[in-house]
Amino acid sequence: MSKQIITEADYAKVISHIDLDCFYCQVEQRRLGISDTVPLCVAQWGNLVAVNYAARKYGIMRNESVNEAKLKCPDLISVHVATFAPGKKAGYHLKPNQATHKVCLDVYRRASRQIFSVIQNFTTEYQKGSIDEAYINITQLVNDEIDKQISLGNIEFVYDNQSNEKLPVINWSQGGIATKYRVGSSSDDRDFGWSSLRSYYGAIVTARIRDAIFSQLGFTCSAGVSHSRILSKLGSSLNKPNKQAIILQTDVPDFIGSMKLEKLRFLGGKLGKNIKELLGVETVSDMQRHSLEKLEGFFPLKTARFIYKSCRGIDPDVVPSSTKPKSFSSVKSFGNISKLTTLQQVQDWVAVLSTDIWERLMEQQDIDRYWPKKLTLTMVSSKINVEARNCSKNFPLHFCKNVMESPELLIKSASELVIQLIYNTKNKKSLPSIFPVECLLLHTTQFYSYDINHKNKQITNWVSQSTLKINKSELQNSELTYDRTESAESHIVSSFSTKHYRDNLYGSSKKSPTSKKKPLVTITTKKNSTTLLSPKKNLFSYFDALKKSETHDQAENLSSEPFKTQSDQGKISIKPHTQENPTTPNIIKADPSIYMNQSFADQSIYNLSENNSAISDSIDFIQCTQCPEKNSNIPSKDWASHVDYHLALKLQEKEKHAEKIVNQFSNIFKKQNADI
DNA sequence: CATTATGACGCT
DNA sequence: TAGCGTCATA
Repeated sequence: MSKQIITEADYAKVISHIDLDCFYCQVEQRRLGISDTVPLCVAQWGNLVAVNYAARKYGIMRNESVNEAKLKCPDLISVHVATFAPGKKAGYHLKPNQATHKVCLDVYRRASRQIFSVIQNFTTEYQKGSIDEAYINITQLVNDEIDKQISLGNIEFVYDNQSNEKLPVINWSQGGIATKYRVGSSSDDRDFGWSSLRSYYGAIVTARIRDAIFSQLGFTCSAGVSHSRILSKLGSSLNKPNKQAIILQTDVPDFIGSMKLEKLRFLGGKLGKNIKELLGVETVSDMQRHSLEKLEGFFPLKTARFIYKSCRGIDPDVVPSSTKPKSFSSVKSFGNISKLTTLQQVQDWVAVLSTDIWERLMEQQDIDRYWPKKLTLTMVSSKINVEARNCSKNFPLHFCKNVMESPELLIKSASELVIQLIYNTKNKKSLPSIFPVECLLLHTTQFYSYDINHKNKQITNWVSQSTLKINKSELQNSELTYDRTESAESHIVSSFSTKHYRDNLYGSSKKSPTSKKKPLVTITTKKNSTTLLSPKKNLFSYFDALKKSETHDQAENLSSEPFKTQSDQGKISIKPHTQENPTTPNIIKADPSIYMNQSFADQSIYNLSENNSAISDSIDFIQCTQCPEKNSNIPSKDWASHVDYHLALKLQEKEKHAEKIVNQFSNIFKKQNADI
């Protein structure tokens, strides 16, 4: 049993784990032109989310508060992440206020894309570990390299009496810095065997990839090379920053044996804790003493195998190669000071989140044409209030012309979701108050491709005939424009200084796409020339509009603002640029309220009445004035300020009706339970 | 250990 | 499938 679960093939792979060094910091350093040697950190509200290595020397760590950090190092440069601000362009604002601003991580996402794009030039077999991490299956690259070196006669062989085979000889010192860091002291400089040879060239290939990332984008990273994701991941953190590590098959037992169990990937959480408690183990080698059969007595089969293999440094699965994001989400949590107390505030913020996601979705269309089918809203509400309430609702997000034209439809969908969440709770007969709202999360998932060349009724309805006739190669070229057209150097520059179209997210996103009335007819092709297409609206027009407008519009914003941020931190004194009054905590002066007041709320986007009566009912609730909950702490004047009383009365009736139904259901449930 | 903003995936 | 939970990283 135990023998067949692990095979030679498990060791035949070569996997790199590449991890950027304090990623957010690096991005900010490059953006601001600050040297790596200057202590710098990236802050989000009061806390540090990234600390560079110069700052770590002062003992500054992630999660520390900015103030604490500055005590340790007065010269520390603290950069706050970019934010969306009411009525302003998204960017590096002076004094971002958690009550009114929203974090914007675009800059890092774009840098991340560039990094993955560099990796993709080596192989498509990589997996995104996170925004700054990649698992790369370099087996093929390594084998190719080995073949090449053999054919060049660069690899020496010796005859091994034990196995009756010719084995390759590895001279580790010949590989230079790339092959320098091996874990374990046992390894000699002279080594034999295919597994070691693969590791050797694995290290060389990995170093090439890292070099490419650095030379093309200026980012340093660390890496681990081994035959599994588990081991490579462990290796990449061994020699940070800007170095790599090799874990040879022969060194694996020693290497992970002494490790605490929770160091292993996926065992750092509850599972790891459970294992430790159930089996009374601490280290990985403790775990290795337990047979698979024993583990299966404690855990589900799959989990048991997973644990068994993990403790031996083996991946249960192959590295999937997927590059496209599978979901987009936008979150806003309101800390302790700015929890939301009115429906209007919730709707305003939901509009912000929607617009954020919409913009990112649109940006993504430039790279991959795919669109989510589902929109999920999650509200987190106070724990002191009734039972902790974290509930979510889904919504079908139809791909259609309108939803691409402006964020309005998305906003509207999301705001309907708010209403559903608040009023259509299914399993509670009396509706607990959702207020105050601590956190809002909007999530899009279930992407499907809408490749123009593929038949899809909705798409073909929308895209004009002439657009459909675009020749295929042109389309494919245009797909690549985002990451491939420009030389790497100009690329990073454009990314940081000009690619910033998300102006006035709060204020004018509504007009930016639609008010540009002139029909845009160009798509950018690979060679940076433009090709004329049908004058009708097509998929790409929107982006061309953006690309054109951003160049002169944005340059001043992203390139100059950051330095103000810097000065804000007390480094250089520059006059405090006229700041929007940090708006009062609870009132969002955000313009998305435009959306809310436009009363597009009373039109139904989708024809839902046929197949989803619950939703269509809820649409009526949108302008509800009165919170039906008894324990609601919503000031009634807040409600009264923007409601229609007539509708409210009607809605109250519906509310009661709905409650009845819920009660009926719960009675049925009770009966059923009684029967059982 | 926390916080906040993300993302992937698994279970039922 | 909807909805929730787990694990991860900056």
